[in-house]
Formats: sequence, C-alpha cells, structure tokens
Amino acid sequence: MTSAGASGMALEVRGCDQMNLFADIRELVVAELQALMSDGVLPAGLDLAGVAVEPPRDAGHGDMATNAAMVLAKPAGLQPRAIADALAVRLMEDPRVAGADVAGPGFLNLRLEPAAWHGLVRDVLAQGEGYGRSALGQGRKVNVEFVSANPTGPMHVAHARGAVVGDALANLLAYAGFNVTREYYINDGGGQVDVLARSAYERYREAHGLSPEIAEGLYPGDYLIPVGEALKAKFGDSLLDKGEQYWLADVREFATDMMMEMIRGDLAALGVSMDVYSSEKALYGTGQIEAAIETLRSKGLIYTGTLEPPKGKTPEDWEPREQTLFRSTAFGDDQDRPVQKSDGSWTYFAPDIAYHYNKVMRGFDELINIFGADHSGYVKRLKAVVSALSENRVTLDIKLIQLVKLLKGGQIVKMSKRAGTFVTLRDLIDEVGADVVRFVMLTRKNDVALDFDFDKVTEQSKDNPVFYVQYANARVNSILRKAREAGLDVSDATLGAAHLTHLGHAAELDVMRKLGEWPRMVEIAARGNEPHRVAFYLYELASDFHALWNRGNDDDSLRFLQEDAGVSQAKIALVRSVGVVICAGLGILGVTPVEEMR
RNA sequence: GCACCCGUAGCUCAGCUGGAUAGAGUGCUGCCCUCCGAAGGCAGAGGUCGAAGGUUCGAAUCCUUCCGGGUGCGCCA
Repeated sequence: MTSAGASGMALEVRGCDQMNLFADIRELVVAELQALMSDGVLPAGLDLAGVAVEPPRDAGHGDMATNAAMVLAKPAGLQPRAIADALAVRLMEDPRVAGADVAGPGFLNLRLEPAAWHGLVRDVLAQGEGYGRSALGQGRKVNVEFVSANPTGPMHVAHARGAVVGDALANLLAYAGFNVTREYYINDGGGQVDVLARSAYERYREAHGLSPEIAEGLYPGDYLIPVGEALKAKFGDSLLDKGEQYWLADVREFATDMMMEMIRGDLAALGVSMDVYSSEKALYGTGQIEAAIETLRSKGLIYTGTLEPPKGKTPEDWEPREQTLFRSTAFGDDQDRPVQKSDGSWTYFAPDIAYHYNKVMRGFDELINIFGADHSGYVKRLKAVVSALSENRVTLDIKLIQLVKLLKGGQIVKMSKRAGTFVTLRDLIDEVGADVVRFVMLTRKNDVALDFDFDKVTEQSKDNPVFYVQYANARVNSILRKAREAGLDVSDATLGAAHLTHLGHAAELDVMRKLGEWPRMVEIAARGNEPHRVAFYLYELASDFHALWNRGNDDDSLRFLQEDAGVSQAKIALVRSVGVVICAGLGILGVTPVEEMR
C-alpha cells in the first residue's frame, strides 16, 4: 500500500548508515578472518561465503553467534577451536564486542556492549520506518503476477489468499530494494468469457421482462443482473431475438469489462491495487503468440507429435491425436505439452507462453507467479518456457497457494458455486474487516492449507495474532499519550538524543535484540519470497514487548514512565522503536496499525 | 501409474536454505492486578520431528526407498 516510493527509497538508504547490526558484525568477522589470513594464521584464499552471524537459538548463549570456525576448519586444515580462539581475541578488540566465547562444537558466541544496542535504538528512531529497508534487491526488476481470477464473477475467498500473499510479497520485495510491478493477467481469451456473455445475455433478456433461460453450464449468479440492466441501457432492444453471432462479441467485451470493474473494486476493498492489467485476448491476432512459438521452434523445442496416454488410468475417450507440442521434457517435465489443439487452434498454454515472453521482453529480472495449488501441474512447463525464452537470464518462481478452509461455530463452511453458497471476498471483508483477512491469510506458509476461523479471528485475545500485535502497538501509543499528558517531550528527535545508558536490563535487551533482527528478517523473507515470516516476526516482537511491559508490575525500575524525565525518555525511546518496527511490518502486510483498542 | 505439496507436543502451527539441550500458541497444573491498558505476564508438565537407510564435524532441514494425506495429469482456462 505504501510501496510506491519503495525502490527509490531503498537506493537512497543503501550504503553507509544503513543499519543492520547482524550484517555489521558479520562484516567485522569477515574482516578479522581476512586479517588472520594475511597474518598467516589461516591459509590464504579461504572462501568466506559460508560464514554466518546469526542469533543463537538460546539467548543464554549471547547476542550473536558465528559458525566461522566450523565452516573453515576443514578447508583450513585446523581444529575449529583453534580458529575460534584466534578469532575471539581479535574480535574482542572491537568496541562493540563485550565477550567472545567458544562453545559447543566450535561456535563463537558474541556478547555485545549495551552501547551497541543503544546505537540500534537511536538508529531506529532516526530512520523511522526506513529502518529495515534493504538494498538486497539492488533495484532489480521483479514482476509479481497474482490473483488473475477469471473475469466471470466476483472474487471469492479462494482468491483472497492469493491476493493477500501476492500483495504482501510485493510490499516486502519493494521494502527489500526491488523494483516491483504488480500484475494481473486477465483470462479474457478463452471459452469461459463466451459463457459469461451468454449468461449475461439471459440477464439482458430478463431486463426486458423476458424470463431468462439459465441453461446448464451458464453462470447463474445474481451479480449478472446489473450487467443485463446495463446491456439494456446501452443496446436497448437491438440485441433481442438475434442469433448469437450478432451479439456475442459485443456482449462479451461489455460483460468482461464490468466484471473487471467489479474485481478491481473487490481488490481495492482488500487494499490491493495492481500496476498493470494484461489481457490474454490482446495477445491474439497480433502475431505475439506466433512469434513466441517461433522463438521456441528456433531452439528446437517445438515439434508435431502424438502424446502417450497417461499410465494407470486411461481416459475413456482417449484416442491418439497429432498436435503441436512443446518439448518441456527437456526441462524435467513429465511429458511434452500441447500448444495447439488437434483442430489447429491454440491451447490455453500458447497465450501463456506469449504472455511470459512478453514479460521477459519487458526486461524483468525475476518473475513471480502466485497460483492456486490446483495449478501445480503447470509449474514445470512455465518454468521451462521462461528459461528457454530468456536464455536462463530470468528466473520464475511460482508460489502455490493452498486452500483456505472457512470455519464457523466449529463447522466447515461448505462452498458450492452451483448452490450459490460460496462466500465472496466482499462477504468476508464485511464480516471481519480487510485488516483481519490480510493478517490471518499471512499466518501460514503459502504451501500449507489454512483454517480461517471466524470465531477466532474476531476474538480479542492472544489466540488471535492480529489482535495481539495490534494490542502491542496500542500499548506503545498509550505510553506515548501518557507521557505527553505528563508534559514530556517524546518527539523522535528528543528520544533519539536521550541517555540510553538507562537501558540495560535483560528484558529490555531482549526487546532490543528482537529489533535488531528486523533488517535481517526482511532479507531472509525477501530472499525466499516468504511474506508470512513478517507476520511471525511481529508476533514475536509483540510478545517480547508484552513481557517487558508486565515486568514493570514486579519491578518499578522497568516501568516506562519514571520520576526522572531523562530516564523516562530513554525507556520511551525503546517503546517508540517497537512501535516503529511494528508499523513498518504491518505496512508490509498491508494491515493498518491501530493506535487504540476499542 | 506418474508429478508436485504436506506429515514436528493432545490440538493449531513456526523453525533463519546444514548448527548447540527442536520452539510458540492453545489445552492442562500453579502463580502475578492499590500498579504505564490483566484484552496481558511468569513457571511447570507435554516430542522416536511419519519410518528406515545414506551424505559429514553436525540433519526436522540435503539424497534414496517406503508409509499416510492433499492436489494435478491431451481438444477447460
């Protein structure tokens, strides 16, 4: 939602004062390892790519841990401990490092000086929601294609998850320094839009007082009634009692446009806006499909042949047919795939090839498609197409979105298009709100099924992750409000200049450590195209913050508002930092932060 | 038959592209409000990471083979 200026911002932040404590310490470790190499303690020319600086699993081990000694032991021909000891001595000389202990099989556990964490808080306040933005993407052009629902009706819940994941992923990638385009591929070239046209025509007849004949296979939904009315308004009675050949094309275009209008509205209600809408139909008759196929043919990947029937269960009506095929088996697919039907017309795969060719030609470095899990069989052939057409320059990552199971009162909400009981995206948003829909849809990895429990998501307890995170943010704002009422200056500038040496308790350090993980988390999530990690991170941050808050009940010195204004400001600086990161994270998820719970 | 995805605490799920004694929530047991919002927090119990092999300093994570569940498999997109 706030991604418009993202790529420019990332470039700006890139460089010197981009704060990422883990990255900084890794740089330090690498520098010291290089020094050890030039001193002859380590053999020269070691590959340091595998050296990682990570949060230790157990916080008791310290603030950060590096595996350097273990990954280098073998290539260096030395004992891990010997490397770790030598490295520890050098690292201790850095003012940020308070301790470096060798542990376990050769981990080097680092404890940082409180001042390092204080610097982090100052940085969060100085950079605001820019804290955590990354230059990882280096402005590379990435295209995220998602939703792409057929323009034949309103969006329903099955589309919602893909829409949310795609949009949050786009936000995430923009935040991580990619130049992102959100794109919707309109499937307006196939038989289903003819069905739409015929269905709408019946509603048009209905608008003229005739009784509609919704034959088997047509779309029965009420949402087409206004389309019928609009057709009447536009065409009067000129289409009545005419054969399909007189009206099909016009009605199809008109109805498709209205459906897309409705879908745009549905997306907007969910907070999604696309940068580009591409039309399948627009590929026909322009030579683009032919050109794409010819390009593949020139690589020897197109031929005429006959497919074997699938082993195991052969379809009843199977008969061998000669078709134009794409050699996707050359890329690991199970079988070659037809691009032309036996009558010579294109299969749905052909325009898809042209569409992906088009994306490659537009200069994208990376393509990401968000598909429903029922498209799993489609993945290999599309990847094959992209790598063939781009000479392996462009990568295609396909995220398959598993089903959403709706639960209400402990019961599964059965959805049937025919029975008209499917739940539309609008219904869902009207009932629980777009923020809840978005957050909950991001609390699972894309490739596992998701239960969406109406009762839980509207509940105000920590069962409900949306509420839990929002509550943390509300508490942050509550503190700021109280402080202002007490006449304290809590502007970010003032807080950033506070004497943060007042922060040092273990519970406070826990929160600071978690804040320190944010930029690292962004990069991990962006590298894997996994926006759900942001949701989980926010939950953890909220948890650490709630814990700190409650410590104040037992220990007065941990309360945020103290007698001494300077001490208060230091504490509030930390509180405010938590709010900044929560807002940044919610921004990526596309969820509106609430300042007060109601 | 083949391909892809999933299998982690009673239940719902995380798990950083191979790291340390596998973590949350929920449920169960016991605690914490004169208090910055208890709509919260703390502690305890609870595991053969579906199974068996393999790769190496080291595997829930990578490889192989099984078992169980889901999805898909030429003129629908």
